[in-house]
Amino acid sequence: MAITAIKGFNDILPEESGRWHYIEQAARRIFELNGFSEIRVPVMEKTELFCRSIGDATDIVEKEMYTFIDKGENSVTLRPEGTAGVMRAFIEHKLYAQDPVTKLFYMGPMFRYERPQKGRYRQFHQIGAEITGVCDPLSDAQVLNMLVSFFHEIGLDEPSLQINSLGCPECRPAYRSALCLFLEERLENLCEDCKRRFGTNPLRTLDCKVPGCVEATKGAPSMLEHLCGDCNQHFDSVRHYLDLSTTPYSINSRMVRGLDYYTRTTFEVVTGLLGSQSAVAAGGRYDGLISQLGGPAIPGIGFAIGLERVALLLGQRAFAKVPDLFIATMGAGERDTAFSLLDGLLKSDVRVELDYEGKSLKSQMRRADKLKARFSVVIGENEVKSGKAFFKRMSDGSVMEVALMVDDIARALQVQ
RNA sequence: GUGGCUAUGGUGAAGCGGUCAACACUUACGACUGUGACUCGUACAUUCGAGGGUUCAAAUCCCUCUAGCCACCCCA
Repeated sequence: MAITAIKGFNDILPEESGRWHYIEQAARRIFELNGFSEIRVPVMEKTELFCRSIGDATDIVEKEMYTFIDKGENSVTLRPEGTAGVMRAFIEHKLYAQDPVTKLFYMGPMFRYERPQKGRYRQFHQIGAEITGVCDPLSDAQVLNMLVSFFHEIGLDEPSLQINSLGCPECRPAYRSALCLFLEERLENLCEDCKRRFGTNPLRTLDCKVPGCVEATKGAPSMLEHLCGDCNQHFDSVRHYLDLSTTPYSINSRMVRGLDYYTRTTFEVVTGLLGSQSAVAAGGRYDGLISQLGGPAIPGIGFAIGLERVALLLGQRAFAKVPDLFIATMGAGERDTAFSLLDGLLKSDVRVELDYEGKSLKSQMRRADKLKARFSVVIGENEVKSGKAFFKRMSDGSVMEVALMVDDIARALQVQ
């Protein structure tokens, strides 16, 4: 039996990679426009980093991490998300000392041991962005606008933005007890999962899809009504700025996040087109994270985009690059000329293809067609002798005579 | 971790106990001796996810395993 890839680890084949480049380039363009710089951090970190940031009791840390002991007896973990590593680097290199505001983005593979399904894999890719050093709601709004711009840039209008506020360590505990009080009275009406959630993560009962639970939690207290003065003002202000920039959004007071470090503003970009994987991007504010990791008390906000899910939404659009010119040769005698042209044209940024195996002219022309070359040219004894050749535009079959000189050819192809 | 479904060539698929395992696309070569697309011809699975079993006979029936997909949980 041939060796296959690990479950949930996928190959991105040449036919798909064009779509990935398209997404990545759009993100780079939009993020750099907003003043973000790329940071590249390792795919593996000390296990403790994730326990302390994401939270020991979360599902991610409890059962989804690729954790193992390396040969030096250290517990290491393949990163399940990007923010923790970026903040570790931020603290370790004291980036906050160079500039009070830091805007970073990253892209790369993340790893979570889950059962694969549509839009969910064990190795998956995220593009994320983080602003640290600002707690002004204006930065929340800029981050949200940037995220929406990204989706606009790649031509996706369907996914929509939902926002919420999770409050802060001041007001969340009070809300949590209020919610628990409410749920306790209706515990009998909740599904088995929600009864369990009541003990582990009561907020989760709010986005349960079981009809009985939806019914039972109607009228449950909302976090938004329990925000403290500062949090309330912050959230109002975020909405104010979003309204100013006419970014469409809706408020989802039942939205819950799976990572412990989130505070105040949280958000998701959701789609109805990916089955149960509705979130294509998500994030939030994490004002306590940096100090929790041993850094100074600096606030932050960021998001991550799920690349596989975005790629799925983009569908089968063709992103492949096509050759400008296909050079066909009559026989071995012309291969020197063809190769020199290939070499010269490539150095002039013209995308050229030629036949490598001395096949029949018929085969070569078929290949030119299949590769969707814009132009083709046949080089035989006559052309080598005269120094001129007929260049054929493949779309309509029209031909033009051009000297077999790199500059002349490059110019002729550009004019079209 | 739990459930459901599916496994036939590079791809999409017919076949439902008995001749060389349809067909379409792809690929290769040719009809057309210096020009693609359309057309036509030829070739391409000793083999039906793997391993056992039933039978004179298995891709077709039974068992085990493995993989994939989808859903739950959770998440990007």
